[in-house]
Amino acid sequence: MGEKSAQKRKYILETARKVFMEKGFKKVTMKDIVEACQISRGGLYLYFDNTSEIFMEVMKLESEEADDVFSDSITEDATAADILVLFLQEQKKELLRKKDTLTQAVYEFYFENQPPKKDNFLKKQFDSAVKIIEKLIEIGVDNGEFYCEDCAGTARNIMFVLEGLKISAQTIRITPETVDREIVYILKSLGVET
Amino acid sequence: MGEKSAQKRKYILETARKVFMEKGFKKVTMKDIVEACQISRGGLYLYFDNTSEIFMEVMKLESEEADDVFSDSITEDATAADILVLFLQEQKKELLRKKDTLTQAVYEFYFENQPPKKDNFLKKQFDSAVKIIEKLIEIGVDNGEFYCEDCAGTARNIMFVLEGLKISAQTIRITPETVDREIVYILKSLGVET
DNA sequence: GTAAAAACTGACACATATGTATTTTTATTT
DNA sequence: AAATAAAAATACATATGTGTCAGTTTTTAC
Repeated sequence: MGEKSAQKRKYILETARKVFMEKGFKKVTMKDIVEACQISRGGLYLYFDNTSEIFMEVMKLESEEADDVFSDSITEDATAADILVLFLQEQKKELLRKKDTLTQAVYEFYFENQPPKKDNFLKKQFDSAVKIIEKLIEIGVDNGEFYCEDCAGTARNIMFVLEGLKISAQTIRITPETVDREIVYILKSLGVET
Repeated sequence: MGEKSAQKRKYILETARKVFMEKGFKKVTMKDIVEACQISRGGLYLYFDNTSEIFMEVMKLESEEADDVFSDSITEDATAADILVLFLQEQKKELLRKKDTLTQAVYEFYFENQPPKKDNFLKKQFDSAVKIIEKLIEIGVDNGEFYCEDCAGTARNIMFVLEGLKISAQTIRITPETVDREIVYILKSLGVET
C-alpha cells in the first residue's frame, strides 16, 4: 500500500481498468492484473492489497476523469432537442457495446460489496445526469421546443429507462432497434416528433 | 447427470434456490449446496455437474412455476387502473427486498454466461409482462380510464422503467419513495391522477 | 433371505488463488 | 566504486474449490 512511484501506480490502475472492462469484476484475480501489467506478484502487492481496492481506485479515477455527460453534445447553436437527441444517441452507443465498458464490472462489484451510502459511483453519476437533463428540459420548455409538466419527474424517468436499457443490454440482448424505439418514445412524450 | 430419484432432484433444486437467493450466483460453490442439502459431495455430482447447470435448472423450475404476473392483481370487478396499480405495487415490493429474490443471481449468471438467444429466462418474463400490460392499457383506453396513443410503446416503456428501478435497487440503493414517485409518474402519463 | 443393482459417501489428487517472506536487482549517496 | 536503501521478483505456505473413485450402504427383485 506504500505510495512508491505514482507513475507506476497510475499505470497499474489504467491497465487494471482494461482488464475489468474485459472480464468484469468477480472473475479478475490479482494474477490477471499482474500478467496484464507485466510486473511481478510481489510488485503488485506493494501498491494494492486486493482486487476490490484496485477496482475502487479505478472507479475513483473514472469519476474524476468523467467528463460531463453532455460534453460531446453541446455546441454553440444546438437546440435543446438537438442536445437531448445527441445525448440519447451517445447513451445508445455506450450501452450497446458489451465489452469496452465498466458497466458490468460496476454492477458485479456492487453485488459483491454492499453499495456504499457515501461515495457511490453509480449514484453520483445518476443524480448528476438527472440534474442536467432536468435543466435541459426546462430550457426546451421555455423556448417552446418541449412540452412537459414535470421536468424533474421526466428527467428521472428518462434515466431509469436508460438504466433499464443498460441492464437489459447485458442480460436479455436488446437490439439497436429496441433502443431507438425507446428514444423515439421519450422524445414523443416531450412533444418532439422525429 | 443420471436421473436417480426425481424427488431428491427436486429437493436439491429447491434447496439450491434458497442458497442462490441468499448469495447470488457467482459466490455459490458446490460445497455450499452440498452443505445446504446435507448430502455428500459425491451425491450431488450424481445429479448435477456444476453450479451453472443447477442454476439453469432452478430458473427452468422458476419459469414453469411462475404464475402470471397479474395473478394477484386481477379480481372480478377491478378496473384496469386498479389492476395496474396493484401490479406496480407488487413490483415495488419485489424490487425493494434485496435478498429473497433470484434477481441478483440471474444478473450474475447472465454476466458470466453469454445470455442465450433461446430460452432466455429474463427475456421471456419481460416480453410476456409487456404483452399483458399492453392488453391492460388497451382495455383502460377503451373504457376511458387511460389516455394513451401508443399502448405497446407505453407498455415497453413501463417495463424498462421497472428494470431500471430493479437494478438501481441493487446498486444505488433507491428508497421506497423513489419507486412511488415513478409509479405516480407512470400513472399520470396515462392520465390517471392519484 | 439373499444377491444384484442402484444410490450414496468421504477421501484424494489436482488446480488455482491468496498473501508473505526472502532474495535479487536497481537506484542513490558519499 | 562501495555502501546503503528502495523497488521488484521469486518462491513458499496456506486456503479453497473441483471432480473422481474405491468402497459402503440401501434398495430392489427374485
